[in-house]
This record gives sequence, structure tokens and C-alpha cells, in this order.
Amino acid sequence: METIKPQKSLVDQTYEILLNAICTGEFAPGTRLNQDELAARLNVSRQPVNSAISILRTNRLVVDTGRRGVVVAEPDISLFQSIYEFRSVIEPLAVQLACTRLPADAAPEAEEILIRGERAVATRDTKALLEADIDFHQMLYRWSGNPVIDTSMQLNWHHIRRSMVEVLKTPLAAVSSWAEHRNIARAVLSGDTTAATEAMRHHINHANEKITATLADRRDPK
Amino acid sequence: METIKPQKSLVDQTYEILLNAICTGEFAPGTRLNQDELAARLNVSRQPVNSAISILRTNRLVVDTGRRGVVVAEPDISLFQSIYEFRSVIEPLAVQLACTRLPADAAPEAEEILIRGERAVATRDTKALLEADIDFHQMLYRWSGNPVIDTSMQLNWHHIRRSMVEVLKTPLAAVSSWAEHRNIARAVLSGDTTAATEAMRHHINHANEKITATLADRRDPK
DNA sequence: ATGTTGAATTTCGTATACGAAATTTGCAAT
DNA sequence: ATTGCAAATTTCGTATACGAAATTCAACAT
Repeated sequence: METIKPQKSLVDQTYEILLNAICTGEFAPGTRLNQDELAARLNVSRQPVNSAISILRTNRLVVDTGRRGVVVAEPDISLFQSIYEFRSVIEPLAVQLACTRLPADAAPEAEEILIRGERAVATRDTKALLEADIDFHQMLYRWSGNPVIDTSMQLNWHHIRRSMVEVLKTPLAAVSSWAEHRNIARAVLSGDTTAATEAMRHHINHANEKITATLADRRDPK
Repeated sequence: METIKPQKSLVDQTYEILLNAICTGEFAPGTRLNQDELAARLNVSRQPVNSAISILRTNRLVVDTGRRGVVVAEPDISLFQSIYEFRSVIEPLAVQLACTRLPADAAPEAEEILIRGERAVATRDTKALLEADIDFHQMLYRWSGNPVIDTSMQLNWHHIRRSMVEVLKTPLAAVSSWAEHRNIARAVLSGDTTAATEAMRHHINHANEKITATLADRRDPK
């Protein structure tokens, strides 16, 4: 049976809207978040806006200016590096655990995402490809059965999405290696822990190198 | 030169007080958080209390009841297991990175904490020992230069502290293996990456086994 | 005794109000 | 033109107010 879902509070809705605006780059880094303005724009009072901003602050997506209010945090490249150091051990752990805890309908779920990604590559749809990428990895976190991996990576993906705004302005082929996902999925689904962790390790290092190069090039183009 | 620190907001102060009350077990799992009551007790209005609870909710320290308000989350043993799976790869990563990025005054800082821990063991001061343990590992996160490790583990330590409330009711010797910390510190300070990560891996597995056994025994004593 | 209904109460989410701190503005002095 | 300073304005943090949903409780019916 289903459970009744109480509709989301204005705080949560406000948080999600602001989070999305920050991650898509709609609110550029350094932008000040004016509570009155946001409240008016979202048709709510300042109270939910204020609470949502508190949460954004604890998640480091905005930073205190000390004086008045908060500004959107700068997505610095060193944070991005740190996230990839982090992923380089967490993602292999996720697939390792996933190998031993596969759900029943794992295969079709993976296939749907893989096909979606392949179609995105074919149509040069960068936005859809990023979405498929996120979905693929989050699927593995779920399969791992480890909620700590899931929640910690959740936060990191927000930061990754932010950095990707820059990256995805360059030609798609330069940063995508979607084919690697299929290798990972095959290894996990067949329960081959060693192959799966190795494929994932390779994938993360590969992605990191490509994206870091792109970001560095954007910052300091030759 | 120093920078002027604006005093903490009531929201932050409230959050810290509530967090501490939850982690020390003062607010037992399942306890309902009544906003009016807390506001009165802390001598603030309900507004900061409400915001603080929003943050506690995003950090999974309290859970929505669906109907009215929130209750302190149950510290379930599977979450604890997940944290240790997580630590089993993150802590070795932290020491590996720390080996290559040691700050100048690393040795005396480590020594201070090690001595503090040894004194705590000698005097059977469980609270001080847990504090030294947290400080030791957080020192390594800082040395690792990776803020993602630091923030993600920060959250996990809150959950660990909560579980430790139960664990520390048993004789100290059963769960402590403080001596291992000195081995880790020695390896890190000498820049021996292999030895450091190995010592850390051993330490985490060891701690997990001991604590899990204690928790299981408490739950289902023979 | 048990179940039902609806009024009283509690408690939360959200709106509005208020005071304080910071910033901007305007104007006079150099 | 630049600097100094005070008044006006903005904007935030926090308090208070209000309406709605949930819970409690009591009267009543079975």
C-alpha cells in the first residue's frame, strides 16, 4: 500500500528552487541572495526563504559575507579536485558493495539509464547526458545499500553540477566517456567485484582528468 | 592580522545546543522536539528553534513524524555499520593524502593529542578519550587538505558519538585501542604512505569489530 | 465497557512586525 | 575633487501573530 505524502513545506520547496538556480548557474557565483526579493519572486514570506538559506549555508553552497546576507559560493577548482579524490575511493566502494547486494530488478533499471545516456550522446544533448550520469551513479549508491555513501555524494553532486555548467560549454566529445558506464554495469550485474571496482576506478580517474583539463583550459585558455 | 568574528546567530547557537543534547543522549531517541518548550527553555523565540530543527532534519538527526513536528532519530546499528564501511576507505585516503601534505608543526600537534588520549586511558576517563579520538581523526582530515573528507566525516562523527553513548557504558578496555593511534601518527609523520594506510585500515576494522560486538551485546545480552 | 463525534486545545508552518546593523545618500568642509 | 559625517534607507535577524491541521478529551450512543 502507498503512504500519504504530506505536501512539501515552503521551506523545502524554496530550498530546492534556490539549490537548482545555484547549480544550473542561473545564480552566478558571487550573487547576493536578497531575502525580500526572493520572497516576492516566489510568492512566499521571508521566513521560509530565511530558513532555506540557513540550509544552503550548512551545505556550503552559499557563504556568509559577514556583513549583510549571503552570496553564492565560488565553485573553486580545488574543491572539485577534492571531490574527485573523494570519489576515487567512494565510487569503487559503492560498486563493491553493490556487487553483493544487487536488487532483483537491477538489470532493466541499469539498461534504461544506459540507453538514455547513449541517446543523449547521439543527440548531443549535454543536459540529458549529465542527468543520466547522475542517475547512473545514484543507482549504484542505492544498490550499495549504504545510506552514508548516498547522502554524502548527494551533496557532492550539487557541487559537480555547478562545475559542469562551465565544462558543458565545450564540445561534448571532449568530456564524455559514456561507454565506460556500460562496462561498469556489466561487471556489477555479473557480480565480478574486482572487475567492477577496477572499471570504476578507471572511470573516475578518466573523468577527473578530462574535466580538470577542460576547467583549467577555460580558466586559462591558450 | 585577526578578523572580527560576528557573534553567532541564535539559529546557530540553538542548532549546536540541540545537536549536543542529541549526541550526548540527553535527548533520547524518539523524543519529540517541542518548539514552544525549547524556545522557552533557551530564552529565544520559536523562529530560531524552527530553523535549527530544519537543519537537524537535513542532517538526519531528527526525523519527521508526518503529523506533528519531529522526533530524535533512532541510532540504528545498520547506519553505524554503514559509517564504518565508509570510514574503511575514507580514513585510509585521509592518511594517504596527509602523508604528502604535512603541515610544519604536525609532530607537536599529534603528540599533544596522543598524550591526552594516553592520560584518558590511564584515568579511565571515557569522555576525554572519545574527545581525543575525535580530535585525532579530525586532525588527519585537516592534514589531508581535503575539505570534502572533513565535512562528510563531521556529520558521521555526530552519529558515532550518539552510538558511543551506549558503548561507553561498558568497561573502557573492551573498546579502546588507543595505542594504534600512535602507530598511525608515527607512519604519517615519517611519510610512509603504505604503512600509514595499512595501520589505519587495521585500526578502523578493529574499532568496528569491537564496537559492533559491544552494541550487539547490549541489545541482546547473553 | 466500548465506540463515536465534535468541541477545546495544542502545536506547527507561515506571515507580518519591529529593532538593529550596515549601507547608501546628501551635503558641507577642506 | 575629495573627505567627513549624519540622516535616510535597506536588509537582515528575531519576535510576535494568526490560521490550519492534528490531537486530546468529554459527552453521548451503543
